[in-house]
Amino acid sequence: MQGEERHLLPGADSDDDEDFDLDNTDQWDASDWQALEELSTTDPTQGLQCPPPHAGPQDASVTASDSMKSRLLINPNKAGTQNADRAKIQEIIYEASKGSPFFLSEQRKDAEATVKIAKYVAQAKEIRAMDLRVERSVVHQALSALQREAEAAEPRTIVCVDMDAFYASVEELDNPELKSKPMAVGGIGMLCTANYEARKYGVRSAMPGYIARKLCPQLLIVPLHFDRYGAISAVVREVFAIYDPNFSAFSLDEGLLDITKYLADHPGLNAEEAVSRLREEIFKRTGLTASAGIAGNKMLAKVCSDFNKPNGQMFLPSDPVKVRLFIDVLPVRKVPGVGKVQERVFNALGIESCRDLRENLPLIYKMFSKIHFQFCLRVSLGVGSTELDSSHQRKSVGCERTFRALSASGKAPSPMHAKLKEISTHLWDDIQNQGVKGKRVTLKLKTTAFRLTTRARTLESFVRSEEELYRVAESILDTEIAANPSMTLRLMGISLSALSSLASSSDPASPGISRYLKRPKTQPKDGDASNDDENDEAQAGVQTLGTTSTCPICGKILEGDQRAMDEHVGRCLDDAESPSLVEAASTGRGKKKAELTTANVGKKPCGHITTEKKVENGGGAADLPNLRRKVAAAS
Amino acid sequence: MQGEERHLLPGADSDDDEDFDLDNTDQWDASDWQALEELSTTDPTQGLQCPPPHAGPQDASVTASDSMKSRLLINPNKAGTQNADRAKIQEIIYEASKGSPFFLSEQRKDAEATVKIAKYVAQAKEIRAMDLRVERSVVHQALSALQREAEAAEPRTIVCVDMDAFYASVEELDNPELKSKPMAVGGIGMLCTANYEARKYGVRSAMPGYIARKLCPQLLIVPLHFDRYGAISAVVREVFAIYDPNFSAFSLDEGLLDITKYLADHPGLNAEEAVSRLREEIFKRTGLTASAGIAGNKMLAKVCSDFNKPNGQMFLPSDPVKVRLFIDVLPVRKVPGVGKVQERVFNALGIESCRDLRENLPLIYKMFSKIHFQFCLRVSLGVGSTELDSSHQRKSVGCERTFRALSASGKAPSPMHAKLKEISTHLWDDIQNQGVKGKRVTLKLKTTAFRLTTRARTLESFVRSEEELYRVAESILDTEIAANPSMTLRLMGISLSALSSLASSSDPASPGISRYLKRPKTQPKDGDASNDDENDEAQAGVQTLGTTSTCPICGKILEGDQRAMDEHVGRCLDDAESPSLVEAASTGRGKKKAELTTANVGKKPCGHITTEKKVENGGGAADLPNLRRKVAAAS
DNA sequence: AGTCAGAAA
DNA sequence: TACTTTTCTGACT
DNA sequence: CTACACAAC
DNA sequence: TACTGTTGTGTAG
Ligand SMILES: Nc1ncnc2c1ncn2[C@H]1C[C@H](O)[C@@H](COP(=O)(O)OP(=O)(O)OP(=O)(O)O)O1
Ligand SMILES: Nc1ncnc2c1ncn2[C@H]1C[C@H](O)[C@@H](COP(=O)(O)OP(=O)(O)OP(=O)(O)O)O1
Ligand SMILES: [Mg+2]
Ligand SMILES: [Mg+2]
Ligand SMILES: [Mg+2]
Ligand SMILES: [Mg+2]
Repeated sequence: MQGEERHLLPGADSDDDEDFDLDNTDQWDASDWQALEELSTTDPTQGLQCPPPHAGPQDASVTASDSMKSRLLINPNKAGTQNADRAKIQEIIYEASKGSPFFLSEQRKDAEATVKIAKYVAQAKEIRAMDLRVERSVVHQALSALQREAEAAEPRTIVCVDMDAFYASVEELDNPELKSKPMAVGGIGMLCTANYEARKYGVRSAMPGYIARKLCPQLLIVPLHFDRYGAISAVVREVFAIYDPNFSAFSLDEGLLDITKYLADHPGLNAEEAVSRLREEIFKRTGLTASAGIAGNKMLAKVCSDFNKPNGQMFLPSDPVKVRLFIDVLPVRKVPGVGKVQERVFNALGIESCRDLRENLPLIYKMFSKIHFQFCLRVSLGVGSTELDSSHQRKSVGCERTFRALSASGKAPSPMHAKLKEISTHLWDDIQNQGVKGKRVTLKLKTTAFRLTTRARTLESFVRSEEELYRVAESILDTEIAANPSMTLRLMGISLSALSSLASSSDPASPGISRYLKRPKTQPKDGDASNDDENDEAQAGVQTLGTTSTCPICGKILEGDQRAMDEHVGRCLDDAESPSLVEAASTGRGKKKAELTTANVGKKPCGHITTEKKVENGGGAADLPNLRRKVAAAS
Repeated sequence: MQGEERHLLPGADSDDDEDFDLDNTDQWDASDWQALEELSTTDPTQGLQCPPPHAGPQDASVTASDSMKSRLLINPNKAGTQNADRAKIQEIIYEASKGSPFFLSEQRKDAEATVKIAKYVAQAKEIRAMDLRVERSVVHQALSALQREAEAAEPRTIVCVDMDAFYASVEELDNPELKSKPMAVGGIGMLCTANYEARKYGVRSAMPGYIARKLCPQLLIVPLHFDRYGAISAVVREVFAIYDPNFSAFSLDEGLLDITKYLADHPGLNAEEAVSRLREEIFKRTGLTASAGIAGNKMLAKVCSDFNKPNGQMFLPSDPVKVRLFIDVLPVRKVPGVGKVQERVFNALGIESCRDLRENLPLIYKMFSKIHFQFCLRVSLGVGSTELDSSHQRKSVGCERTFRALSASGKAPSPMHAKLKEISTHLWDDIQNQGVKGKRVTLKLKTTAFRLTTRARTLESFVRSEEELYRVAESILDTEIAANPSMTLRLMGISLSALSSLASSSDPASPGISRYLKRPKTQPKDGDASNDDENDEAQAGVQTLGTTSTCPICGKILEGDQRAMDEHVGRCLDDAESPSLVEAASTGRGKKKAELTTANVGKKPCGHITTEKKVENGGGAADLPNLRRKVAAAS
């Protein structure tokens, strides 16, 4: 078995220059994505690519094992390998995984997705056969309105800076011998990232170390050093702050900056030069390289930051024509928020590029949710938010651990309970350090078959102690054990949410009849509209918009009687916007469910887009386990 | 105390003719609602009225005791008394109720409503100060589209027939001595209805008997005889079936018929004559009088059926002008679905009539939910559904009992548990008779302070036995007792839902991790799109609409390229409809919450409209306790 | 899904 | 002595 | 609210 | 031997 392992040789032995050099700088100019990425590649160690564009709708012709292979190759849009190698890599991973509980679990998910996607396809076929002129018209108007809106907004220069192979580069810094060798950071069970040398072999983030070793037997696996990453990240952020004191830290190795003001303050400097210097400054201070994307909004900047990785940057001017050319050939999977599942759904519908997206907007309008449609609308025009909100409230703190299979033996003093207690203790530590309070305790379980469950309990008051935290979690666990005594687990996790700042004004509901019996509040009070208790938000509910006398659509000043105004606004409305879709006007309270669910593939949908996550500017980041504990990947 | 009771004398001793006579027949023709109802009254025993139209927004000037009085007068839109008497009646009721736990409870609700309504008013003020031209335009277009749609639909003649003082009339039938005396049906604790003689004194449905006696000391209170009402209802329905074999039974004493076909089949007959004969036939067969409304849709027919009650009928021709005149002066409270709370909300917003409703549609659009807006849209145009679906699936079966205060004493063998067991036994009987199966058990509790709670538990399988039913209910009860040991109850109820026919194809979710571990289904299956399991509904999700080549808005036949069509449809769209509001196009999956909740008066809204309830055609009805048990009102 | 208010006969 | 019973919808969480 | 799938680093 | 940990969003019940 082991002796038979095939592994890939890197295509060419390229030299890694240790010195910082402003290579890989590019500006957008041309036609096809694939071709473009290859063109813009000036360093042979690179080779960004994406799945080859297909001719038409996929997934009908995709076999089960095909989709499994691409499912197992978790990060298909990441950098590192030539297309020719992909098949070989996939094959190796597939063979190495085949038969494992993980594989079986993936296979099951895949099968479910396949069924649901088939339904989507069938429904899309029917919808496409329908008369979609109304939908096309609505879409047309929504597009115009959005475009107008986007053009009206003052242009900003947004930069996304992302460190190259961050953890790996930090490890190389601390142990330069690693530099020239294929190396990954993490454990034999799971890698967090790999240096570019290793990526040539197909080694990727979120790949188990032992699989990576099949692809690259020489691979060095270095354990994690969170404190180092945090320390270096802090240095990098100092540099960010020079260019935009209000920058938004997206993760330890990534920042979003609005350098509009910086550029205005430094007249002789253009965006590309500024960002080059920024990256150079990072290199000077840390010895690490970063890549960057420069564009008119966050989404485009983010996509661009990947374009000339590593140690490169890309500038996409805000010129609508260039944006359009860029977006048109951009594979949907590159768009942040479109993951592997949603990519499959889109592909099955014949949607590969963002142009396809735009051309299929009427279909999307009918098949998916409003939010989904609006997402696609914006993406297909290359429109995105430029807001970098520094403030952000954390919504949850959690801790979870994977361990060797445990079954529910006996009652309280079992290994499982001991493990839960460990987790609880650790989490409580984090809670203390974060200084948060929360009312909802969620227990997460993963069976040895990789089935995930969560069970939550919302308390009437904030969790006060580690003991209470554990007691609640244990109680939930015991309930689950009672419901399934034969259950064997590979992971448990506890998370605390309904946090103080969020749950403060209006308490999260808690069960029990008691609260209905003893109600201190609400004595007669007559017609007094004073906001005595709770819900200050209600006050802010009505935005006191300035009562302008201009048409809210075309901006012209309006005069005359209502009749005339109605005429004008109506006409404007026609070619400007479909109000409920572009949110000019808005419904009051929420609508529960669509009355006519056109697309329905079962109780749960298959795939959806995920809009931008609000991120914390300061403290903890997604990729930094709380308290920098040596949690390490499963070793 | 008792000696001091004031009571009202009837305004005039009118003769109740025992013979059937087609008096009280009227056709709509004129201006103001109040005036009209008085005009159309030909029988002195009548006096339908509604609250006098106010000049402007109410509720700001309404005192707490004012709103309490009207709250206590539960059925203010029902027939029986002159306006002059109202104040006296209210006063008596108020005095009789004052200080009771019930009164206190109503007072609390009233206070809460007052606060919330004040917020609505404040928000309405802000919204009205805003620039609403866009909203007005949207509303305008929605109105046109709806009107067009309504005019395009083939006209139908819908009749609503409702028996006069039904239970009371049946009792009079069985005991003619009662006829000339003020009499009510029910118990001293609660009356179900009263004859018209009693109504002169202010006695109403849903009024406690002992309060009714304060209004009318001579009042005779007759116990309920459900089997009689059911038997007579069956006879009445036979008559309905003659005129429309597909009629929809709304309750024991009420039916909705579509006599379009009947009229076509009987050329010499007009609608009014036909309905007269129908009512005469009912009288011949039962000896009871009925009233009827004839109009172009269910909503209007229902309103009309009340217009010339008792023993009268009213015809509202489908002529849009006449409909408009009728609707314009119709108080919103008359509209089925607008209850006393929503009336208060509307009134506070300055909305009294349906015309006010129409004129405030932009406000309603911004303040309330989409469904609420659409409801108002339709009502304000007098548009309504004409569908009489014979089929209907029951969604729940329940049983509840009020009793003398019980507190949670000790454990299992307590009086409370005994009472619950009784209820469970009774309910199980009903379940058996109805032949239904259900998975969700809901326990309902009412404290002696009239606070309502429900606690539900959804099981993994259908409830199999009375024992199981009780076990579940008891378990829920015990949980609640544990949470509040000092709780004292005045009512308990059990209800079973998630019924077989509804829950069959896709099982209601049930807790426990077990079901995630053992999943028999979903083996690979490759790309096979066959609908092996569940969700046949998904198949029906896409309606295969005929691919017509006509403009879906103006109906014109469209030719030429997409460009031209887009132009045309866009223009049509402008003055035809706001698509997402009139549902021409529709979003796929539901939208969770409005992104901008303009109107928000707290966690819970205050009041909302309630759209037409789907009713059962055959078996049990809302006003007939299951199995015709002598449940009787609290005696 | 569960809870509560509102609605109707 | 002392304010129902049954069913269903809408909105929130 | 609860549960789960999806997404990102 | 044997596929992570943390956070947040979208959808449905
Ligand atoms: N799936 C994951 N699980 C845990 N940690 C991760 C995961 N993916 C990434 N990380 C950590 C390690 C990475 O070095 C760091 C930054 O991620 P990311 O920027 O996406 O990749 P990278 O910096 O390693 O390579 P590059 O940016 O050059 O593609 O976050
Ligand atoms: N609140 C109630 N609780 C219990 N039963 C009721 C209630 N209201 C009405 N019923 C029963 C008794 C009624 O006779 C029967 C039909 O109701 P409904 O048609 O509204 O009134 P009614 O037939 O008694 O008088 P009328 O129709 O002449 O106004 O339903
Ligand atoms: Mg990076
Ligand atoms: Mg990153
Ligand atoms: Mg009646
Ligand atoms: Mg009735």
